[in-house]
Amino acid sequence: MLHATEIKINCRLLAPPIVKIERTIRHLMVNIVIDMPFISQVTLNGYSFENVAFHVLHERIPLYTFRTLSDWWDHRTSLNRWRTVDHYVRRCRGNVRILESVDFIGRTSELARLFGILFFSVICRGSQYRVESMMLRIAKPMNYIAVSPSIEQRALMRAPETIPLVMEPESRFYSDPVLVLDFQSLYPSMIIAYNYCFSTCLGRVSCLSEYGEFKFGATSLCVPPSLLKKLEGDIHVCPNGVAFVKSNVRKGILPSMLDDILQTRIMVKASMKRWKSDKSLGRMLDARQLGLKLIANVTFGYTSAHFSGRMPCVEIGDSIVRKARETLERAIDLVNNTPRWGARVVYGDTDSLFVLIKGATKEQAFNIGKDIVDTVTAMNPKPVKLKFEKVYLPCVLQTKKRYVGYMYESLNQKEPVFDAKGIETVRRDSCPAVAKVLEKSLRVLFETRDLSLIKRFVQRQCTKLMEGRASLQDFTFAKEYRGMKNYKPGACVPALELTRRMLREDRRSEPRVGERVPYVVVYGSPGLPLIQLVRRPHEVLQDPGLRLNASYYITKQILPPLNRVFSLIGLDVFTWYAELPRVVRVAQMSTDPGERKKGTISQYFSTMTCPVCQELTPADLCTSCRARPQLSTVSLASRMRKWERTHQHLAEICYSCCGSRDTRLGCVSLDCPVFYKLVLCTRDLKSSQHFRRILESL
DNA sequence: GGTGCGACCTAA
DNA sequence: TTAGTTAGGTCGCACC
Repeated sequence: MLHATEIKINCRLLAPPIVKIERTIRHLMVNIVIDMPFISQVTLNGYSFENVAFHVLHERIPLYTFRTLSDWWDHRTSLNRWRTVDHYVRRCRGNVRILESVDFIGRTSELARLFGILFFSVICRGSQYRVESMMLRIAKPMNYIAVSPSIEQRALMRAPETIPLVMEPESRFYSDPVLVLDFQSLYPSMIIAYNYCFSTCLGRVSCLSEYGEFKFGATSLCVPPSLLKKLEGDIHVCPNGVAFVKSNVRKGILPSMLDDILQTRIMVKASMKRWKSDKSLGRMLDARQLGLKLIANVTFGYTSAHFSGRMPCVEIGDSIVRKARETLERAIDLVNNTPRWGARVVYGDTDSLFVLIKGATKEQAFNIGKDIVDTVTAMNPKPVKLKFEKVYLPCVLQTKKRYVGYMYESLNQKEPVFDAKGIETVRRDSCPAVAKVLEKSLRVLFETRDLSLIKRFVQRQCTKLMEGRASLQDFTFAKEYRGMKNYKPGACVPALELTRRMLREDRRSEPRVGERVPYVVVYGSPGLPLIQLVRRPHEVLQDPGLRLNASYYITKQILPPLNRVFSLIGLDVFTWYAELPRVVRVAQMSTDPGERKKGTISQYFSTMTCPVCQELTPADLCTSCRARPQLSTVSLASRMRKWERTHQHLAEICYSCCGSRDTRLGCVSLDCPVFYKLVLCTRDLKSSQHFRRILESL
């Protein structure tokens, strides 16, 4: 008997979500949790093995319940034992293939080499460790000693004063081109250009006397005025009043490190071009340049990590932000005040500018953009560079950090690309249906400007949902579970509530911290708080009495994000919903299991609607349809045939994936759309029996 | 019905 | 026995 082993690897780069790599063979429980930054480049809605396998390997892998696996294993004949083994072997292989396909080993080794740290440290330690490794390598030969501030010194540190500039956008629909320009690695550029470093910081200038002499206020960093006098002319004072010596006096550690990093990155990118025929070398070089970019960007974070940091320095962090802010503001002023461009900055965030060029064509916009970029780059010290990012035509600026548009990256690009930031199409706290409806509506808006088309589309989707024809998968939320202890006492959130419920059934079923817990919202007695209406997807699939809460999804999920866009062009999408005829709720029941009669499918049909014409009727068939037996027979029979065909088709798909035609002991992967369709179709097939009885009675 | 707070996720 | 940062929007709930 083998002992249970647990290998837990937790590698965090930019706080990416967790990829859960599932359990392997029964007795040998190998449990690996890896945050893979290479996978999370694509943020997924869930990180189950099946979902990751689908997105990385582009193939569906079935999931069986432990019940099913045990039944196969323990079966007296042991005829199906191979299935259990096969299932686990497939998963083990899948895990390895996922690691291979994202080149996990190769990339991690490359990062290890680059930062000069151990392979395992790349995975299990954070970015501070990397910055330190690189920084100390440069500092050591120069005879520097790094001293982490004491607790007392930390307490004395003031909070940062400057915040990055985030302009309030002019929220509206823009049919003229909007340029998006941004400063390339702005914070690292600031460090290099102005020589910001621990080793060059002199301290804070409390005031500048009228004789042009610097006076220093009380600060942890301070130099005697006599020395300052000597250095006059060799000092740079950041607008926040912190002084640094210029690089001709002493070049800082951080600036030389970042300078090296950025230069090396340019070289690596150049050799990538040269060696693009060699694929494995290309992958290595790509990993290398990404690593360089990564380390450049977290260096700023290192200086201003005053909660968890080992060597924070507010003076440096604050100066970087302040100078960056000034740089951006200067660029904004220049753009607004240069008449030949006819341009206006309508939004900006930290290092980016959104420039409206009224009445310009796409070509003109590109040309003006190039001109702006060159001018701004020229007026700043090296290596500050404003880069032409893209042109939006058209676009919508909703609020700070939320916008969408059709994007052109180059002049010869014919087809625009849908590009959204911050809105629900890219957020994982709403369900896929919301994202889909919003994206489609925006696309129609951008392509046709025909509002009636959008209205019709939205209404159709609402109707579909109200009639219960929508796919459950599209209405599934998935939120991160943070662990029992990590919620505040009064917290009442779906992920926590569901976990509590699951734990009542099975004490071992607590999700892993960081795992995404899926749920849907169902109908219930009016007045119940939302949390009472939350169900796990498979509960809804198993219990025909539970129905998706169409009015919740429409009025609280789908319409508000749409309205935030369309109210900007003077539309009220809520009226679109109000105009719709209310669909009669066929099987609306209480959510309290005690109160609810277990309704069968046949009851559902016989008491509510005529299966042929959908009219309300107390009988099997309404009187008019009973009066036309041939028509009714054709209608019912053709529907039964359709269900059977669909079922067969779906079963065939499952067979190709699971290797078994028995859909009863089948896969239960909530990440597979075929599974949902199959459940619905099986339900339809059950009502076939009822149809048959009707047919016999005709 | 406004307001404050916690949870969650994203932009940069 | 280790941890990059802040700004910002939205939702649901409790409270007044």
